[in-house]
Amino acid sequence: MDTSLSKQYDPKEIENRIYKMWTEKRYFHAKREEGKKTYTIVIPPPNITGQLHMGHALDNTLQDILIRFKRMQGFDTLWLPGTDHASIATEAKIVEAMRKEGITKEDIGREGFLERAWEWRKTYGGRIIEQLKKMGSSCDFERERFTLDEGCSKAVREFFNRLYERGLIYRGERIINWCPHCMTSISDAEVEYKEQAGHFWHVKYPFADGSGYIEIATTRPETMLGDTAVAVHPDDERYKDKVGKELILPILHKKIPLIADEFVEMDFGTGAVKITPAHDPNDFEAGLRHNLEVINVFTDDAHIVDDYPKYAGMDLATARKAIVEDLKAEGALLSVEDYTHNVGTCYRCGTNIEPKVSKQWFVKMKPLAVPAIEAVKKGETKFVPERFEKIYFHWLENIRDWCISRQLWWGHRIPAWYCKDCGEITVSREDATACKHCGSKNIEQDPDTLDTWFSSALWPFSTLGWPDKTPDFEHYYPTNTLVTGYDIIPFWVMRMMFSGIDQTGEVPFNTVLIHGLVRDSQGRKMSKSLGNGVDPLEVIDSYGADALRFSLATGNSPGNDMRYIPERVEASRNFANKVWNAARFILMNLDSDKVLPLVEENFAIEDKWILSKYNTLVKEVTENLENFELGMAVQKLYDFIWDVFCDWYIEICKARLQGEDKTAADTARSVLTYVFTNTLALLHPFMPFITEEIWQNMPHKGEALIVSPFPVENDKFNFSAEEEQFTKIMDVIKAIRNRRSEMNVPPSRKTTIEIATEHKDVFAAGESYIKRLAWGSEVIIGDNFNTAGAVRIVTDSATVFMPMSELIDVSAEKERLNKDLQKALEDKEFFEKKLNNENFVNKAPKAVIQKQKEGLSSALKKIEMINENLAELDKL
RNA sequence: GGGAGCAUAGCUCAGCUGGGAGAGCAUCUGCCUUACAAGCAGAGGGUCAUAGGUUCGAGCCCUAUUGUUCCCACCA
Repeated sequence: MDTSLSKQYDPKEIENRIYKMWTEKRYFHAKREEGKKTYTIVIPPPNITGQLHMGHALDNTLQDILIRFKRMQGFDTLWLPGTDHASIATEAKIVEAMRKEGITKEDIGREGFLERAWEWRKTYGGRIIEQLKKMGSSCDFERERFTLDEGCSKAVREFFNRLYERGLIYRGERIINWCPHCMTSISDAEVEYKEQAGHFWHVKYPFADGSGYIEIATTRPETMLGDTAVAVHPDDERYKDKVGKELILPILHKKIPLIADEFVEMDFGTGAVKITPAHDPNDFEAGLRHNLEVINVFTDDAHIVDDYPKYAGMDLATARKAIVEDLKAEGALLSVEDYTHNVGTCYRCGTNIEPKVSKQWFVKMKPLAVPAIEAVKKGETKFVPERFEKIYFHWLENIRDWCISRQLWWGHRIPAWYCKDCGEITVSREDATACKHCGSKNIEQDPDTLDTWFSSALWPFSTLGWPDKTPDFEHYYPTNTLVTGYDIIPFWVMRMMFSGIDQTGEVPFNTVLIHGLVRDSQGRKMSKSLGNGVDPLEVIDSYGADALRFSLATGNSPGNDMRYIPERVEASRNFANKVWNAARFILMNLDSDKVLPLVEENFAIEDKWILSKYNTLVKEVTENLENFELGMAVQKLYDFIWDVFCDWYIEICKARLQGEDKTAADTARSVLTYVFTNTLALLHPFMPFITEEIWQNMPHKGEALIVSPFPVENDKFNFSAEEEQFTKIMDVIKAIRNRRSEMNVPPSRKTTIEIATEHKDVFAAGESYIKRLAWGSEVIIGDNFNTAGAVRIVTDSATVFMPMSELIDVSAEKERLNKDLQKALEDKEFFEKKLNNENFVNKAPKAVIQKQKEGLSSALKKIEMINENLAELDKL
């Protein structure tokens, strides 16, 4: 056999070669096989703003595990990859890059800017795809998509037009969130509220008739230029008789009314609030209710407008200072207190958001939200873990209309044309050449683009060819599992749900698998500003993609954040090496590359034991994977391969492999190979590279592991009796090792092992490896041993004597045995207490009772045997 | 103000429907036993945050408390 595998696993060359092989054989390609069940995942398209980070690595590892599992199970699998144009984020990056060159957007114009943007997309989009490949992702790259490509653009236009035709998209003047830095509107979901230290300015608003004043408190004195009223609660006794009177707005000295509105909190501040409809969402609503004038005070880049010559052109901070000074001078400022409050900031650039009244496009959300809520309530789409449904419901139940227009260039341009003659709007699927209403050719397209999430919302079906009824769409839609982080449920998951249900009549996916954030080793969010980000490619470079994937899948449960700990990747790398060396061992003991048949009548007890253990593993790993318990599956694989297969089974097989008996050696070879190659198959979704490489070197049937069947449970391997018997042998070996270690006997010092037992057949079967694993010079099974000067070890099934007269100390032996006796007596008491409890015996399940009974009889047996031995020692 | 998560070994975390508490790393003791020192064999280390409750039985279920993290919200 080829035993040329190197002593240590070296991922680099192997990963490249294996990935190339998979690609060339087109194993990732979804072939639309009729009659097969489909399993589809669409990738959450990474933004083309930069490169993949650890969060992407986790996201994609989970998806690849699922897709490989299903592919091996025989599903017609499609994992559709792609990238997102990320309009606002990408545009900001490009603008920033241009700023360094001393160029502005306006310098090069829309066309020139878009050229640059497409250039950017080519570079970074391509880089992301390369990174996905390095991770081992088995995406169907022949179906790669981009949110701004032709097909997605067509879908966007269709969606826009359909909603517009139904009156669900409208253009209107409303209060929106404005980012003065990005110079665009953003949606409610894109506002991040952050605590900021500020002040509360208490200001005097005198009544016009000279009858005193009302004290109001504000955190934003600069907005008072746009005040058009002061409001109090209608039930507020303090102001009841004053409502309707006029007040003098300080500084501007104009008259504004005192109105009553229920939104005012009586208990907060002075119970009176100034109303600035143009710059506060509440005030805007109140303004609508009371027919108040909307007075805009700020420019788009957050400076005071020219209408107020004294402050015109000032930025808001400067204006605030100036106005506070003027209030002071006027005697209108009553007091100032420190105040910490929540301020909305832009989720992209962190700039404070200015609520602003502006003409924008909106999606009417209520009619779309209702069916999306229903679908999850009915269980058509399930969240894993379930608790994230609450976030989903919360957003949809409290949703407001979605502002979808952005004052940006990079994105889907709004398919609306304004007629300069009749003033009407033409919305169209094709580029309009004439006004639909008057036929005039004097039309102009809306300069704005759509929210980037407007196209992401269609991703699960636009990528499959929708709105056309393409074969892919018919075949692979609806998709099965969406894997994503909890942070984008409101941005994305929710929007895919309502648009999918509305447009296709079906939920876009059945399961949403939610994972958490990958944090740094101290639990902090990885971020550029902290410089604590870890580059997945660097990790792959030093430890291998399998090690990274394994680490990300281990000890991670759905929905919970995890920390990136370098030592854990190292442990995973060590595990990969362990697997590698197990393979080397097996290969160097094979004498042919043919797959050896399993011959049951030749099985030794240890073969039945390992097959039985393996069979349980298959069952549990499969169940775990099906329930999205990937962390548990991976833990079981680790334990089985390392502790069960390598530390026990391989060691045990050595005797047979090196022995004279050809049949016994071949049986060992056949079982070693069978269990190992099938375990590789179980491990493959998690560690695809190393498992494929080893599998190719092992005797195998089929082309490649990636397309081999996932192992299934086999009833023939249920050897529970042998499992139990073998445990007796293991117990004896462990007990001997333990005792030798306690007495500091080095492995080089071998002793005779004499085993007195009722289970002579069982121990006789294990003679050869008991000798090997417990450092024996010979193993004798019998009844009558010369026990003088022997170390005694008692298990529940045997007493072991090891003649070591020079080491023996009768009183020390007694002490040890007494310690064991003590423990056994405690056990006995523990089990007896339970079994004597009538309630327990009546109410506990039979299996549990049985377990206690077995425990008790084992303890009793041990006590009996220890007592015998103590009695003998007394005779000496 | 509303909601959610977390609190388990020195550290980082598992623990799936309640049945004698686990892993990795770290620590200690022996070992180069020809697959692997990225290894082997052993050992120590936990009032499962606190207080009640339900149950024959609670790390797990219920209630309250403390600490911590996050999400949401129009108290200006």
